[in-house]
Amino acid sequence: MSDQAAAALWPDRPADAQGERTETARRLLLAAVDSFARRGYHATTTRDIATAAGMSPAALYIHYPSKAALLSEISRAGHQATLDLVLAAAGAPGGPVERMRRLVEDFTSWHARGHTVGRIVNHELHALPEEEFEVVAELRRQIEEAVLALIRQGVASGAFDVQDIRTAARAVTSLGIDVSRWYTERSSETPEELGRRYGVLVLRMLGSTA
Amino acid sequence: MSDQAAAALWPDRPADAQGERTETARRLLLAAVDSFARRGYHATTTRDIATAAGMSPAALYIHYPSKAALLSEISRAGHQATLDLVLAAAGAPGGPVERMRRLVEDFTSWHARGHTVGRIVNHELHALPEEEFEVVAELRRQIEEAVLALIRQGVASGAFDVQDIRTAARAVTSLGIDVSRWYTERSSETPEELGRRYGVLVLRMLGSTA
DNA sequence: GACCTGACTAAGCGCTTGCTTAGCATGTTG
DNA sequence: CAACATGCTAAGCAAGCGCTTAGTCAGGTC
Repeated sequence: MSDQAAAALWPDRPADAQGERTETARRLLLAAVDSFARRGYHATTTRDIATAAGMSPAALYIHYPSKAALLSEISRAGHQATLDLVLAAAGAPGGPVERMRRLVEDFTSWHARGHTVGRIVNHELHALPEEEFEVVAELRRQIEEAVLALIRQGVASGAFDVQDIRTAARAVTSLGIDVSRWYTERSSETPEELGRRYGVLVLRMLGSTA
Repeated sequence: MSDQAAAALWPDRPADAQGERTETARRLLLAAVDSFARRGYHATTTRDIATAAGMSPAALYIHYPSKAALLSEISRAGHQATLDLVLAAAGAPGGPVERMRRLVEDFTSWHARGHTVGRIVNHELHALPEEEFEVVAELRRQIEEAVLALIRQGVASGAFDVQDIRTAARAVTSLGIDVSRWYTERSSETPEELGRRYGVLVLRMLGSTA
């Protein structure tokens, strides 16, 4: 379960360099992910997190300056991983249709596999300290802009046919984001299978002629 | 602002019979909607709610037995209003295409106009007392089932063309629900206009030939 | 006038919260 | 060996929490 959270936060980093932190700090962070996702940030106590990581409450403060710092680190890494994935798909070789298909597949399966991190990333924004919120808001703007640009390219090349690009982009990201709200490990579809199906639906929605 | 919340909770009830409560109780409930939506249930204090309603903290307990009772009432009324709207659209006269278009338009515009109530309904489920959660979960099942049945009808009649009905239904409800996460009064589109655009996108997604 | 009722407030109780302090082992360095 | 750094715990502090208590006051009833 925390393996999935770790994969969502540090997609291609080896286990011994994740977030450049010690093993204990990582355990605390993954315990925080679990509890923030299950109960919400405000309903989670520092005692919950420390206990889940097998330590006393005070140990948390050796590795992180505050409860909010844990949220910030999760939110920042989660958003960065999402942006990386979006930029990789949008900038891949090939036409707009293939790139959009990959974008939706990767975006959706990321939100399914890492639904715990995804819930925090998308539903606990309001709990972030304002300074951190601004950083994260900028990452979100870049994600939206990448999707917008890809749709615009597709429309220009005749591959897509939509009347309102902005609404279409909203719908595409919205579909993927909301997966983190309802997906559970008990869902019948694998993240990859869900990604493929959503890819088909989105291409149709965009009026893809392919 | 609370007008919108009131409309989302008691869609066609006259102002003097909303929830069959006194004016003061209604003011407290709408203050709770505002704060729960803005800060989240756990971050909201009973003092916040009472102060926003222009009263002392103790006054809340004359009208409601607990903070959780406020959440329960909001969640229950919000889910019931959504189910009513879905059933009305799905059971209207006409073919599957027209009914689905109306369902998406109404479902989407409800989540836009009443995005405060919508946020609570969809993102504070975990804070509900277990007994109340079960009631609400049943309402959610009925909403999902109505959408599922309508898509099934459309596929049977040849109006729709989807490979996986369950995933399609998920996508339809998911698109509408997520509107409550990102929509604000400052959005450029009116709830109705957004509903119309989402209606077009969804019909395409379902492979509608009309 | 005496009494009751219903909506409200001032004050505060018991508890939990995020976080701090003081101290204790262990391993490393001179 | 002494001296120190590191990673942890036991205990607890100030603040804030949901909720209760005791009492005020206006309006109605006899």
